[in-house]
Amino acid sequence: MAAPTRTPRSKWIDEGLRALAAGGPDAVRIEPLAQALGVTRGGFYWHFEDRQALLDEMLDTWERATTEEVAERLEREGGDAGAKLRRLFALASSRVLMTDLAVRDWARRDETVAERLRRIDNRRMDYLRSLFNSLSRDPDDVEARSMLAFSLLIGDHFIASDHGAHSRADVLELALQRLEA
Amino acid sequence: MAAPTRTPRSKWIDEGLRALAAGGPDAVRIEPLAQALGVTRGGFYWHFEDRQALLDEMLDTWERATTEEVAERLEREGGDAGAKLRRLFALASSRVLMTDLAVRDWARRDETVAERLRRIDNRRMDYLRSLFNSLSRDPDDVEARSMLAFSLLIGDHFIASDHGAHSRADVLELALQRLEA
DNA sequence: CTCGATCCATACAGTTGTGTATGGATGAAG
DNA sequence: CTTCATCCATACACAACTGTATGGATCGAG
Repeated sequence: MAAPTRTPRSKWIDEGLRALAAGGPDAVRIEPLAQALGVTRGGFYWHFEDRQALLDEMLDTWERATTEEVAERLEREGGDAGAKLRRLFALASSRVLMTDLAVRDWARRDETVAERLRRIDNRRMDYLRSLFNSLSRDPDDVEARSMLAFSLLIGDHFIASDHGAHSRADVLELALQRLEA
Repeated sequence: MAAPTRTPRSKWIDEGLRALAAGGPDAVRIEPLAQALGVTRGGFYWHFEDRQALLDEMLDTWERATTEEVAERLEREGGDAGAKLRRLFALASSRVLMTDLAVRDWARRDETVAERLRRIDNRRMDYLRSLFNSLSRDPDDVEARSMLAFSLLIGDHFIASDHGAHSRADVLELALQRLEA
């Protein structure tokens, strides 16, 4: 049919997500993206209607990646609830999470983003509830522990404090032990 | 000496903090700020060297407000650790916290902001440790509870999930009870 | 080899912001 | 009433980005 796709949609989306993770939604600009990809904006407007269209597709892509990938990766290796919980925290330094934090802040000022995030966070909480259900039979307790665990995951990356003699990893482990008990 | 100050530094800083809370650091632009204050940028560059100078002074102001004001307000009314903890969460809808969240995201991509936040978060954690010290004598346990409580405060505003039969306030109360036990 | 789909470069118009320079306007102090 | 510090408006130069229009370039299919 035609020439091979040198810079397909996926590349723009990928680079967009990288920019989002690094500098927030305002850092997703077409011109710098094109420069990073070694092209001009010429091709961008062939793929996308405008900047907003890219942002939308970025969120679509991220939504799929963050729900399917993560949940699968946690379940595949098995283990008990505690093992899975710790694996969840170990995944936390990947770019997926950096994007996650950026989207989380973005959602505070964009209602359509907030709605996406609500969908995803509900799935995440469901997963956490399923883990804590194996540790407790009191639904109130399960809800409290799930919220605390999720908060800890977020707090780990938004809280900048030191912990004296402890390392951050120590504190996380202590907190997790407290949530399992 | 001179004419009365119609738009003093403090007004620019105030409006800047409002913009920061609403749209992040990239939303702090001189031109819209001037428009919001009903003037042109003429006066701005009399008060400030440039945009960065405003951002710096905004952070100075916020740093003073968020440490002195909050801690004072929590201690003034007395009560036990649980009461103070709950008062801390009740304060959470104010603009001080909205600014706090914006700065928290900002710190992820600006090292000088990150350093400021570290100073402040250390004072916050110290305060939380002092509260939990009245509930537990194990330093590890105090550290874990403090981190969990701080995370919960952040998570409350960054997590978008629903909670079925429970309201968010319910879940927070359940979680707090779990941290006190 | 031709054709057509796919992708890119370039030029242009328009918007929004920064920072500088300069000339007032205003009102309290003297 | 003059003076002077304070504050603001305006104009300018410049930069970065968006979106549109248009003319290729490239390569597989036929």
